[in-house]
This record gives sequence, C-alpha cells and structure tokens, in this order.
Amino acid sequence: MASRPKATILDIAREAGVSKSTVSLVLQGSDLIRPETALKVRKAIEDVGYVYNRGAANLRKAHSNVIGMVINDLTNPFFAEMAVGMERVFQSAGIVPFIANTAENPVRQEEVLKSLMEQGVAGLIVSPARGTAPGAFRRIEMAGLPIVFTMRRLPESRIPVIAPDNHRGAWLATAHLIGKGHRRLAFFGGSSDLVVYHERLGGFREACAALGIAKRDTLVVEGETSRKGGIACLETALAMAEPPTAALCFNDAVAFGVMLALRKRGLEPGADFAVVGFDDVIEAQHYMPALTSVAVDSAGLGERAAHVMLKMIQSRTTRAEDHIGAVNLVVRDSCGPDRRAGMGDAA
Amino acid sequence: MASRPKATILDIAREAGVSKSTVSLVLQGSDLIRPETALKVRKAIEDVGYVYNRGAANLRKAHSNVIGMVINDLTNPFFAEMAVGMERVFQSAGIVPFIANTAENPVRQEEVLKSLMEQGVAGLIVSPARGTAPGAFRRIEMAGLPIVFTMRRLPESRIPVIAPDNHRGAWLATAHLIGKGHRRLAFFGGSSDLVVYHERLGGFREACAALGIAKRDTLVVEGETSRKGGIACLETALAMAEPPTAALCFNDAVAFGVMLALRKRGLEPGADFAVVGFDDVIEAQHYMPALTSVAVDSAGLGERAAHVMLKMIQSRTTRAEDHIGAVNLVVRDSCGPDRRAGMGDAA
DNA sequence: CCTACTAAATGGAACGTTCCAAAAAATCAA
DNA sequence: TTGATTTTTTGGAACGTTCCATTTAGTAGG
Repeated sequence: MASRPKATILDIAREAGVSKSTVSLVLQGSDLIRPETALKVRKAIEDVGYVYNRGAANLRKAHSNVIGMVINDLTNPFFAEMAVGMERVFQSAGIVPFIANTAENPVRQEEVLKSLMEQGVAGLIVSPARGTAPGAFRRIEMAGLPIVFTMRRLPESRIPVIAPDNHRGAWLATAHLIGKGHRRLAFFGGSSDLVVYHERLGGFREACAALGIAKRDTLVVEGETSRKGGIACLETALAMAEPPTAALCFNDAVAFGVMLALRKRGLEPGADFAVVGFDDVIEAQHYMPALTSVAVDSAGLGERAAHVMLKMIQSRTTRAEDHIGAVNLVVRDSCGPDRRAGMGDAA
Repeated sequence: MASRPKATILDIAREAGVSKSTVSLVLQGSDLIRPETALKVRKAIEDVGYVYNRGAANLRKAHSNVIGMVINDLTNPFFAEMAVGMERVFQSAGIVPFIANTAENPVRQEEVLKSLMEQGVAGLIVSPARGTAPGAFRRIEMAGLPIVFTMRRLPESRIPVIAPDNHRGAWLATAHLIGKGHRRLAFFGGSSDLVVYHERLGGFREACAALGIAKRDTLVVEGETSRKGGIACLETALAMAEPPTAALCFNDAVAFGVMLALRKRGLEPGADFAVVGFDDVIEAQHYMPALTSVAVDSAGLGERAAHVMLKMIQSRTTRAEDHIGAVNLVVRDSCGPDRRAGMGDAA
C-alpha cells in the first residue's frame, strides 16, 4: 500500500469528467471556471487524495513560492527570534520559508545553498557562516536570484544587508560603563574575521576615545561567541597586571559566560565587575543579576528582511538598500546599583 | 542583468559539444563517461553558471533528497538542539533537511505540510503542534510518505514516535524530591491536550503513590510551557492553604519561571522550595542555582529520528517502531543542599 | 580486412504542469 | 431562427530532466 501511483491532474480530470486544463484552472483559483464545475473538480481532488506537484508547475512558470533562510547558528536564540519575525510576514504573503542551518560551517553552507537553489527558491535570506569565502555568493548573484544578508555582511560584497546599528550600540554601552565611573574597560569575545566584530569594537573604541579613556586602559580579548568564550575572556583579563573593571561583551552569550566566571571566583557581577551584553535575548532579563544589554529588536530585523525580500521579488530586481536597525541600551543590574541620576546617559 | 534565461542541460551540451544525455550522465557521476569528456562537461557547467533543476529531475525519478522537519516551537532551545542532531546524520547521507516552524499553530502546520509535500520531500519528521486534529496526517499517510513524530504523539495514530521516556523521567524526579524529605508536592505547567503531559504527570502520580504521598498532598497546576507559565503556577500554588514545598515542572522553561517567581518573593530556590525541570537544556546548568533536571538527550533523539527516517526511505516502507529514549536525572542545586548519601535515590 | 566484442555517446519519449489559441456552449439581439 | 457576443472549456506544445534503446567508436582476435 505504500506506493500507489500518485494521482496527477489527469486522474482528477477523468474523475471529474473535465479536461486537465480545467483542473489546472481550478487549482489556480481562476474565475474563468463555472462555480459548479469548480466544485465538482474540488471534490474529485479531495476524493483522490491528490497532491499538487510544484516541481512540474515550476517547470513552466519558473517561480516558486518558497524562499530559503540560511542561518549560521540555529541554537542561538537570537536567530530563532529573527526567524519567527520573518515567518510572520512571509506567512501573510502566502510564502513558506524553509530554514536551513549551516552550523557556522562554510562547506555546509555551500551544500545548503546549492540544494536550495536546485529546489528553485524564489529568494534567499542568509546570515553567512564565519569564514565564508568572498566569492561564495557569486553564483547566486549571477543567477539573478534575490538575496539579502542579515546580521552579517561580507567584506566586499554589494548584497544588501539588514543589521542593527552595531557601532552605535557599542558606543552607547561603552558610554554607559564610563558614566558609571569605570576607567579600565575591556571588550570581550568575537573574532576579527567578522565584519560585525569590527563594527562593535569600533563603537567601543570611539566611545573610549571620545570620553577620555586612554587606549592603554582598554583591553580587547577575542574569543568564541559563547558562554565558554566569555569564561575564557574573563580569565585572561583578570590575569593582567591592571585588570579592567568592566566589559562590553560581543554578545549576550559571552556576557553570561563572564558572569558565570565571576561568580566562580567569588566576584559579584555588577558590584565587583560591570558587564554589558549585546543582542538582548530573552534570557537577559531573567539572569541573576539581570543583564544590561544592547537591544537590537531581532524579530523586527527579521520582519524587515522579509519585507525587503518581498519587494525584491515583486520588482524582480536584485538590488536593495541596506537597512540599519535602531538599537537601544536596556539598563538592568549587571553594571552595579542604579545611579542613573546625574549620569552622562541622557546626552 | 537580473534575468538572463537560465542555462539548461542543453546549453551546456552545446557548450561542451556533446549531447544532453552525456551531460545528464556526468551530472549523476556515472562512470559510463570517459573522464576527459566528463572534465570538458564540468568545465562548461562552471563557465555557464548552470544550476541543476531538481524539480525537472524529480518529474522523472520521483524521489528527492530533501526531507522536511516540522517543528512546533523554534524558539525552544530544546528543538534547536534536536534539529542539530538530525542534521548531523542527514548530512552524512547527502540529504538536506529543511526546517519549518509551525509556532504551535495547527493551521500554520497545515500550510507548512502542504507546501512541503508539494515540494516533493522524501519524508517528514514532525513534532506536531498542540491541538492538531486527529486526522491531520491522514493525507500524508495515504500518499505513502514516510513520516515520524518526535517528542509528541497524537492520540490515536499509528505513526512511529521518537520520544524520551517521559514516564520514567517524571518518576525519577519525583522520587528524588520525596527522597529529599518533601511531603507536599506539585506538578507545574503543561496542558492536558498533550499526550506528553499525561505521560509525565502519570510518572509523577505513580511515584507519589508508590512512595507514600497521599493524593491530597499533591497539587497539579496546568499552565503555559514557558517562563511565564511557571511564574503563574507558583503564584497559584503559594496561594493555597497548605502550599507544596517542591515541584516537578513540565519542562525547564517552566522551572526557570518558578525560580524567578520564588526570588521575586524573597524565597530561595533550593532552600525554601525545591524545583526540578525536564529536558535539561543547556541553560539549566548555568542558572543560579543550577537546575536539577531530567536529561533527555535531545541531540540523541534527533539522531535517532533521522536514522529511523533514513531506514524508512531506504526500505520504502511507512512503518517503523517507536523509540523511547533513555532519560536520567541530573542533580544540581535547585533541590537544596546535596544530601544524597542515605537517600532513596539508589534503588 | 572482417567479425565480435566492449566502451562511449546519443536521440527520443516520458514525467505533471501551464498557457495559448481555438473550439464549444451559453446568452442575447434582432 | 440566425448571427454576434460572451462565457466556458479544451487540445497540444512547451518546460528541463532521466533513462531506455540505439548508434557510433574503439579494441582484439582471427
């Protein structure tokens, strides 16, 4: 019973006593068909258990209604939130997004992209894996397939990017730390092969420079963008001669790691060492102490990306503008008691 | 430049000076083709920027190499971990899994399934949305498409299920709580329209009965399976005349919520109220206090599900056995000081 | 040089749709 | 009733692959 020869449009045509063309029209919801006929056809479809073969259809009309979403790390809640945002807008456009994970692996990414293209997707939303080769998307561009990057950009590509204002976010966070009276600051986590890294680090550096922190009083420690990475960063920092008293972390995962490591050393995050995160994932507000973090509105970015994609598909273009999403600093407890009054925060 | 008419197998045939059949053979890696010819063809493919049209191919050979993975809540880290496990095994089989999210919405699930089927997937791995109608998968079964459920099962379906041993997990956790000396126990979160709920609750009940806790000393509070749900559950419980002193939570998210709510009331999780979670997501070990939880090996379940699917596809059957994954209780700090010695835990 | 092979390459039908041009049916005016 | 019009329906040629049945080229034995 496993494999009855699956029904085609012709089978239901026979069943309903009409021509295949009529069935096709019904399937497309055309109003050229007399309602009663349409009804008859729909009944036949139901009876036979017909499933539409989109592959065959695409052969003729050449554009599907699926768009691919390629994500570098599905286990990062940040991306899940973003994905949910996208889905919201695609759903109302009758489009089903298929998500594929690259696990931060460029080779895997290659495979995934190939498969998605072969499947005939209408467009691609990609958060590129770390270490993606500069030319990795040339084929896709050549094919004229709409594509937008989210979160990350590639060094020298003209593919539109939807991302938060990393520079400003880092600036804000750094200014907050300095406003709290800290004079030796660190930047923890991330690695320099990511453009985002340079953006965030740049914001940090500029804020330091602008607010009178000498470069020799800043410390930059690269590391994995995970809890583990955060732990390692803190260890490194505290081993210095004159350790920093506060850190801006590349993302929240790193910040969580830092707080963990502080606790393990008997230090209290907030009181003994200030830490601020980036992304403001949901856990941030539930941590002990609650994490001060730069909120980037992940779901909003997802929606934005989806809209841009929709527009590109409609106008059959492959060009689009970058979108830099607003950020804002959510102050919680991880930078010590709230002495906000009288601080340089207002600006 | 957006839309050059995309190259087909014929274009590269012309380019390489061979027939389309030859190109097709090369594409399939057949060894009927002389190596030099194959090389020539491959070069042409590269030059022209050809992308394989799997839809057209499937029209002839009728089975793709994509399998669909339908998940009810992408934002639950648990599922992300499971997805990663699956991907590992599919990858080595040359299969690309496409993930789609239903956001716990049966209507959305319907759409997603339809789309996946139309796309001609080779199989489906599904964690059904809450409230899925009993007949929702009949079409798919009728079509003879291999399908397996993960984590959740539907009331009266014969579709194979890969899930952890919920009953035993709950039993273990409950016994642990009782061993710690608690005599008034609660079960928090989840809702009775899920089969899993009954399995876990059943384990809880049986353990209570077996270890001498009267039914009137147990409290069951249904609720959302999220932090928010956990908070609500605790509020309800503490409003009782004789509130419980410990709770088994439907999952870790609920447990996190409970701990949060305890703190908010000035109660210390572990010391003043014991809580144990279910699933053992990564955060569990990083929480303050670290959460005692029932580990279900999510990645392992994912791998298992993928293997079963692979086997079904190979043997072109639609039948398979259920797989109940082993669980084990990971004891941390959320049930008070470690008094393990002399406890009823060994059994 | 011919025959009998084997190895390599090829034409053409088929897969399940869409869509155009055209046929058939229904409606309306006279 | 007869055309003229409009509304419905329909056959058939694509679309880009695969695969079977052939053809063609290549090799060896005599």
